[in-house]
Amino acid sequence: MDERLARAVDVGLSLVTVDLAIFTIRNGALMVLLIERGEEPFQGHSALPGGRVRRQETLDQGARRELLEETGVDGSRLHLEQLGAFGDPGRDPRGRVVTIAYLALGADLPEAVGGSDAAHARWVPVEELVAVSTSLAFDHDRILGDALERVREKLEYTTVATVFCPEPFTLSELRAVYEVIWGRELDPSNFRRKVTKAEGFVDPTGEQRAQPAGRPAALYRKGGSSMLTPPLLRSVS
Amino acid sequence: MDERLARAVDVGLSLVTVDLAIFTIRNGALMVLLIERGEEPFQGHSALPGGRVRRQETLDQGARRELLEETGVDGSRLHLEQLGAFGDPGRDPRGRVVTIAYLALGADLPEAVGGSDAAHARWVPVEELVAVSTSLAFDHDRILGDALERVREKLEYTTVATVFCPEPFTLSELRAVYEVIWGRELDPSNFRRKVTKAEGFVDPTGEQRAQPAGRPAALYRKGGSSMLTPPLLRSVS
DNA sequence: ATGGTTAAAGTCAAGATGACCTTTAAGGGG
DNA sequence: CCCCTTAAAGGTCATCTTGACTTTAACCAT
Repeated sequence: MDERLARAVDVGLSLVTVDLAIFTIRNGALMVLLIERGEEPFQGHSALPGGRVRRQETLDQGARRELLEETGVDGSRLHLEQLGAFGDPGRDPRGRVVTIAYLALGADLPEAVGGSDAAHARWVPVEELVAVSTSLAFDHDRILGDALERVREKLEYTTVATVFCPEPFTLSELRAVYEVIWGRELDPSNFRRKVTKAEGFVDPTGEQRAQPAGRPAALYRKGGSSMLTPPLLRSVS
Repeated sequence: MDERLARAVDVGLSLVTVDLAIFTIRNGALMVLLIERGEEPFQGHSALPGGRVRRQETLDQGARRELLEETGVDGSRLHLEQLGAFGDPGRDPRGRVVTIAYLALGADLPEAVGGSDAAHARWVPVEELVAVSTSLAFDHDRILGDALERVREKLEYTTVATVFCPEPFTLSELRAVYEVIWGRELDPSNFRRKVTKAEGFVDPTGEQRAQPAGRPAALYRKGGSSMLTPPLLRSVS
């Protein structure tokens, strides 16, 4: 394979892959799905899941297929978007490999990730990775960093936070999504005002849910809008 | 070449190119650089400039090289960012070609675009293209549409509008950038207040410039910040 | 000087935001 | 049963931002 790849590269061809930064929230922490590589290069290192793009599938389809293979999630109740292309010549020691990175966000993604490649897949707290300035395989540190920044800013301008919450959800649960991903606390009262007044962010179900302690919380579902105007900025104070 | 490409695709390889949506403002209109294709496929059609990524260059370097070849601009005083990857299987009739689209923004880009491939390059008003729901080669309509939307939203959250203005510039010139790209008029007074109060958007030079008519305008340069907080939203009213 | 033109600065009401407080509705312990 | 704790839900208020609009400033041509 390496030889064929090398020959192909001479005429300007590249291997094209997709890699996925799949985020979910478990146990109050932002988790990313990592696999352990079973073969060279970077054998034994952690990496983002991914694989080759097949001949007659779109890049998005390739990403969805890999997502299904790695997590068993069909991707209907899940946000998937392209993050960007990464193709530095040295990023893969085997030769020229350009990867299209995707960002996937979902609620309650399964723990036991089956599938062939994913035998050693596991959820890892993102905080744990950035703390040790981790070294994932290839340039996956950089992809993960870009993905994290993308998620953080998407919470500002879009209503995508709702995909992290299994429906129906309470406003406290939604607020916890922001707090975990931004790493700072938000004022519960102001958050409620902002979310309920923003057109199409959440729809009330009319139901309530008893809490472990305190007043029962009203339940909501994801609303119809994807954009959040005006935005909910993390910058201040 | 087609035969070799077809064989390569069988083993999962693709041709990787970069395509550029290069915008500038000329004569009060937003212009994009298009070339006329000299060979099949899509011979005679207009297309975004671009070309193959070379063996040992990064994607960004490839984009900068193509930019230089097509426009003669060295890219120092110019904004360049990746837009995304486009790789639908049918997008190029020759076979699997994945392109990494880039967005380039600059002031005063030259009219006479020299270079080999660019013999038939020309600036085309974007308005003219969207009016006729243009048909560019490949999927370049979609790339151009995505690029245009990206520029419009970048004006909201970043200070990138300044790259369209040759320095030093007046606030009216900067406002004209917003007005041309968003296709709506802005209140001059409110725009001034917003821009001058935003930290690091523009730096006053202390100089003035006489106008064709009316009071002389103060001159500014691009400031140190790239982000604009709070944003300048186009949505309202 | 006078009026036209554009830049620059000011006014004001409406809306959004951050900080903080009060009320409501549950469960649990005495 | 009453009171305490807890968290949701709702309210207050000063500050900031925004949009619409008005006023003043500086230059030119006549």
